[in-house]
Amino acid sequence: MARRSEHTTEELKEIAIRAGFEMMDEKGYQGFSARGVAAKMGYTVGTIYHLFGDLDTFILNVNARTLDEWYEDEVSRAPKKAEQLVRYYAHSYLAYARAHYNRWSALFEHRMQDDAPVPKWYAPKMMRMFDLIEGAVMPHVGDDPKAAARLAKLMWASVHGISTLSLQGKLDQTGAGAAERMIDDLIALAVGGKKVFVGFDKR
Amino acid sequence: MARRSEHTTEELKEIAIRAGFEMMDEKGYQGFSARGVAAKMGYTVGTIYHLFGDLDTFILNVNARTLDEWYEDEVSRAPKKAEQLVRYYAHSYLAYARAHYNRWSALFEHRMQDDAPVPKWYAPKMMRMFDLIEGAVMPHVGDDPKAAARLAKLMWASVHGISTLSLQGKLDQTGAGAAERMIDDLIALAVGGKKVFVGFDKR
DNA sequence: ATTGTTATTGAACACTGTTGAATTATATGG
DNA sequence: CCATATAATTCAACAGTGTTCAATAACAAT
Repeated sequence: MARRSEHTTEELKEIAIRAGFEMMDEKGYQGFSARGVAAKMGYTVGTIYHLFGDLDTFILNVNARTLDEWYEDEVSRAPKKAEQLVRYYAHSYLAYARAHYNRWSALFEHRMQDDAPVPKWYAPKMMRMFDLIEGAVMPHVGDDPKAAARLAKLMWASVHGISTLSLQGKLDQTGAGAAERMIDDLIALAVGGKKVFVGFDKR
Repeated sequence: MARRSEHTTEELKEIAIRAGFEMMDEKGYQGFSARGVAAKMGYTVGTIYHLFGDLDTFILNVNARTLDEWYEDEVSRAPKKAEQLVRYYAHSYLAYARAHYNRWSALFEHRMQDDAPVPKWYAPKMMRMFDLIEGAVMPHVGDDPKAAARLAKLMWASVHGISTLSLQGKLDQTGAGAAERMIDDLIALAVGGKKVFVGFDKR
């Protein structure tokens, strides 16, 4: 068969990404397959390859959708008060990872085949998250931009590690809210300004 | 064909794990396959299923080998001086991940199918790493065991996050040693006892 | 020797990703 | 208005994957 011309190429890409996004949400990265997505949108595998060239590119587009949705979420719900921003972003990261585990973890489970480099349009979608945290951290480092960039990445990476290991059950933590408490500890250390763990209070 | 009886079952398991370990090192988690390992050891796929029941169990055994090797490595090379222990373990984590990226990342890329729980013999091999750090951290928290456990996990998770994102190139960091500097910053915050990022020195 | 046990294989099944040739609907040009 | 070119879509095929299981053959026990 051939051209249905029910949709333009751009519309089809959108449909494919949408279907892929939903499938990622439902089945997770492991259950994600080109044939599955194609079936979901009422087409065949070949169409996806025709639209995106290769599977890596398609998955990157699906993950980019997640990053866009996530970024939008962070920005729109950020509080106005500057003092609470750091705490908000840190906990918001964990909250999003928890609430949308499948599509969040897909961001980090995906690997380019043959260790091919990530295309240039994708990387910024990950990196711009730093800008948010940089801004939030700024008042805590005496408005030093270099210090802010450095601390922002440190906090981002640390929160990421806490979230990853915690949600994978690799932290041997008991009770709900353990990961949240770890993040609070981190914030206290990085930005709290007082010694937290020497003679610390048993909360 | 049938029983060659060149090796006992235990010997065969050892051979399989060894072959799997090497294959993981060479090809990475993505390039790891049951047939590949079987071929490498001069047998067929069925033998691996006969030995381990299912592929998850086999991979866990291979990863357990990594954890054993890693743990041994950490313990044997740890310095005597207590003051340097925290710094040693933190940097040692990153160093191992860098030097043996394939088998290290396999520890975290592997997911149980159907989200089946990890068998009870496996989890401790991951958890005992905490004990090392707990001990190293202890003098820094006034010998409070609860505080030590809490800080140890925080540092472990944070260093894990730094290593993961850094080695995956998701941190937008320029220049060699950037990840190492992040770890130094973390140590300074957690255990250094002074404010690091307010008026911090541009090293 | 005969029987039983079990290690090992091989073939089959249902899936992957990936490629390319065959179709056919539409756009273009005469 | 018909002929031709373009390109969207499908289908079939290939080489892999994990997984299961009957058939085989080597050994142990009686």
